Parts: sequence; structure tokens; C-alpha cells
Amino acid sequence: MPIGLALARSAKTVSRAFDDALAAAGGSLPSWLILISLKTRAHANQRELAAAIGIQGATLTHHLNAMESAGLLVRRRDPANRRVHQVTMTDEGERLFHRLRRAATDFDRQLRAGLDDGDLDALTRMLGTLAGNVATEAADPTDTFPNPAAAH
Amino acid sequence: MPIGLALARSAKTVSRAFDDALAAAGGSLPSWLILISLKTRAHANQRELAAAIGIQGATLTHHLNAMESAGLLVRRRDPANRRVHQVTMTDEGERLFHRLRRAATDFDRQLRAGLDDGDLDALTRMLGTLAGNVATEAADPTDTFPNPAAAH
DNA sequence: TATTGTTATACTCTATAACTATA
DNA sequence: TATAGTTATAGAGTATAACAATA
Repeated sequence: MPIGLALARSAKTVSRAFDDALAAAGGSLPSWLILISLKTRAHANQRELAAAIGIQGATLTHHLNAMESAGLLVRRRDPANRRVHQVTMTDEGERLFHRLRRAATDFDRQLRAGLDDGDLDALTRMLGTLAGNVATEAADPTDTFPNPAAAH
Repeated sequence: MPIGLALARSAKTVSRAFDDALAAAGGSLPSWLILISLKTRAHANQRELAAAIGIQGATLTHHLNAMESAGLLVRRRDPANRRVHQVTMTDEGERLFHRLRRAATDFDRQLRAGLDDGDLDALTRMLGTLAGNVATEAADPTDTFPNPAAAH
């Protein structure tokens, strides 16, 4: 079977299950990715944040609007450069982050069943190869994940 | 890094590139999956077709409407059971199928670069394991891909 | 009544273009 | 002029619920 089709099918099944797990915990994939980025990295501005997640700035604004309405974060202008909006998680956002982290960790435990560390290393490496083989502008390769417990 | 996150990132990059490749050839992922299914399998009805692709019946109707409007296929009632709509590819649909097959084949060649047959076998197996680990209702496991040349 | 498919409607995620505010 | 972000709008893909046609 073509490897792209295998990847597409697996990713579809897994991503739907993961979406369900996040939804049950009160989140969604975009909100989870945004919370991870806010929690683990210092982004100079929203464009960097959007790039780290792999979406456009306007798309990020869309999600931030919803999350701010939900009380998960606040945006303030940076006094040093009032064009820049500083995004900060609220206590409510922190609580959601922890609930989602729990859901993601549980999910990953379920996902790994039947695969040993060597398998997982090989899988991660090969997935990186696939993405690299078709990457156009190459998402930041230094964007490794700093906190293994903090995401699925 | 959590394996689910590695999969999500890789799948996002790869699926966007694949969507672009299909779009350049005049198609989309859903239309490609539908054409593959029409070409390689005999489905008793649209519900089976939808299930094979992993979407709901109403979603399939949505795509079939667009594809029929585009002249890629026709729907006729089955005389033996007039509730069933027989879906048949037109010559135009056949031509698109062949263009998309070419695009998908080229894409897969690019995608496999740097991975040998052993890698690909291991990767396919592990992707299956991941999907199986989180599958809820388990998509038809007998739905193997009958024509390796016919898809990405 | 049960089955097959369609229609109506809506939601999520994403994007581009035009715009405002700031530098 | 250039940069950061927002607003307006749109499109693709998906879903559920209600419906029509057929058995």
C-alpha cells in the first residue's frame, strides 16, 4: 500500500480519537497546541506563535478570540511596542491546560501499546523523514518538544 | 516527544503537500478516495462506500453532488432495488482518476525517499498499530488496498 | 416499519484580502 | 513605508436531524 495512504488513514483514525479525547476534557486540537506553546515557549509575537503551530496569523486570531471569550487567556499590548499583543494564560487557562495535559498523556499511553522504545524511536524518525521529504518551506526544525509530559 | 504529536505534525505536513499535489491535478483528497473506491471495489450501496472512506452518508452525498455536477460520475437507481443508487464513473471521471493516480504515484515516490523496504514495512505496521490502539468501531480491517499503483 | 439516500442546516478549521494601529 | 494584529469574508470538509422514496 502506498505509504501516504497508510499515513493518511492512520492519522485520520488517530486524530479523530485524539480530538474526541480533547473535547471530552473541554478543549480542541488548536486550543491545545496554543496552550502548549504559551506554556512552554516564549514567542516574541503572535506571528511566531502562529508559525509554531502551523497556521496563519488570522487563523490564530480566530482561535485567540474564542479562547479569550472563554476566559482562558488575555491579550494586552506590549508597552515597549504597542503593536505587539502579549498573550497570557489566565488561571482558568492554566486549569484547562492541566486537564488537557492529562487527557493527552492518557491518550499517548493508550496509543503506544504494543510498541517498544525502539519502535517508537524508529517511528518518530521515519515520520520526520516523510515530513521532510515533502516540506516546502520547512517548519522550524528546532521546534522540538521541551516537555514530554505536557502533550500527547 | 509524545508519539501522537509526532504523528499529528507529520500528517499535517504530508497531508497538506498531498492535497496540493491532488489539487494541481484537478482533484482533492475526498474525490480521490471516492474515485479509488469506485474503481477498485464493488460497493453494494453508498453507505458502504461512505464507510470505506470513513465519512457519513450525508457527507458522501455532498461530494457526489459536486462530482456529478462536474461530470465525473452519474447516479442511477438500481432497477432491482430502486432505493439503491448506482454510482458510475464517466469517461471524464476516468480521465481524472488517471491524472490523480499519476499525481499520487509521483507523490509517494517523493515521500519514500530515504526509507528502504524494511523501513516502509515497519512504518506501515506501526501506523496500523497506532490506529488499532485507538479505533472505536474499527474500520473494516479487510479493506486492504488492491492496486498499489492506484493511489499514493 | 426498515432501509437508502438526500436536503437543510450548521460547525470547525483554515485561508486571503482589506483594514487599523503603531512604529 | 513597514510591521503586528484584526476584521470581513469565504471555502472545504464534516456532521446531525429531518425528510422522501422505496421495500
